[in-house]
Amino acid sequence: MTSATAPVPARTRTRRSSADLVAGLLEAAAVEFAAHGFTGASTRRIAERAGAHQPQINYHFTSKEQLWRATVDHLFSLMDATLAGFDDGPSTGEAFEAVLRSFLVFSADHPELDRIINLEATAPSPRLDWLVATHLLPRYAAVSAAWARLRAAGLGADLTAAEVWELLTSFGAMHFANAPMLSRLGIHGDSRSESAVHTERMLGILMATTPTG
Amino acid sequence: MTSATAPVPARTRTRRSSADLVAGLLEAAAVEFAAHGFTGASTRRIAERAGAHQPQINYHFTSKEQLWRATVDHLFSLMDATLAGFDDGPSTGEAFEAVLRSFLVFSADHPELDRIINLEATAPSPRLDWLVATHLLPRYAAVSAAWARLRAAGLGADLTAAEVWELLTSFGAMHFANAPMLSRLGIHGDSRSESAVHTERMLGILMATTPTG
DNA sequence: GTCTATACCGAGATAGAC
DNA sequence: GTCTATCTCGGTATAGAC
Repeated sequence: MTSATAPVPARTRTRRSSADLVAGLLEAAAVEFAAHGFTGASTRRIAERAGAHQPQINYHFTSKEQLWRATVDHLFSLMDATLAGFDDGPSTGEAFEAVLRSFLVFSADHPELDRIINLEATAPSPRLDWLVATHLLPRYAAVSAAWARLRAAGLGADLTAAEVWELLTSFGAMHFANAPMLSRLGIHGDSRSESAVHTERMLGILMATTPTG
Repeated sequence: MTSATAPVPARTRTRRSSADLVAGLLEAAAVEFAAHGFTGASTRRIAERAGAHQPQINYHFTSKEQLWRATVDHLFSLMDATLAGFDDGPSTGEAFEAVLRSFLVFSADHPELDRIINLEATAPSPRLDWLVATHLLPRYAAVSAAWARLRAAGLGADLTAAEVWELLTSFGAMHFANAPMLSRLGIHGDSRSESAVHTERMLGILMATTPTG
């Protein structure tokens, strides 16, 4: 038997720099929040996934809610890095298509962001208010403006900006976000070529070019 | 005065028949599960919304998981009542369109079902396995068969059955399921005419008829 | 057969050791 | 400044009264 004092705490965790720990927690939080939603996810599991103890989350992020916001901010900044140049406003059809492709590639590589957004989308909450005001409205405005320019140039399908936005976020991105369900339906199997087919189909609908495939 | 034995429990609840109570619990559960997901919803809140006490749920449904399944079964049976005749397999374009319209009207009237499905769609779980096997796969098979007949008759857009399914459930139904988010984006305001516009746009994409609007 | 009182567990947050 | 030990609360499930 070991000493009678206490059950040895499972503390094999190596001491890391604060920045590394925070990065690890953000990554773990993205996975857990995307899988179970804000209320469904537990900070204990997030900490465990990151190889940390639960109270370290409260120390580094103050509260579960702040951790959630930091996670969303982080994922959006990753997306912005991928979509660099979009704010300039692509006015040619090809430039617009290139941005859409980048968005869908990002959604395929990081399905967590769309999952987190969709999990919050069904019910009013302070988080939804913050998400819309901070991240979604500015981006929706940018898409609307770009779409208006494109249409003015005689390009794109006969759809409103709202319809384009909904098609992109629901049909476009959900294909990746809902992969667990779709794969059980036999609809897709994560292959890279399958993603490309889906992306081109999405572009076909938006740009009203009939795909040859 | 009642007896002096105990602090009177807040038991203003009128005694109801078992069937009424079960129906009330199912309705309350649909709202709560749709808003917060399985883990996020609490049986306390569900019971409270139905004017019952929490342990009554365990009595009538055994467990939270069983309550969830009963709720999904109930919503699907409501949908089947609306879509009566679909299994017969509509082969004409007009019959197919009529079924699609019914589906979208149901989704607008009962957004809870699509919300519950989407909240489960992002992560593997016993519930997702059950949902797909019990409810989604048979319906997907029916849609696939109907779509194949339609395409064989030279009707419908150049889309696979999987794409039709995804368009219907994501773009089509999500418009209603994600109303809290969309309304904050200024995209829609629940009006009946707005729903009709969305429905016709969905049909336009699927049936490749260019809407005049 | 049905409901109330309550047990028990896991959640997030804090206090205080280091 | 950072982490561990611990508190409190709200979660679901059960035991036993009616």
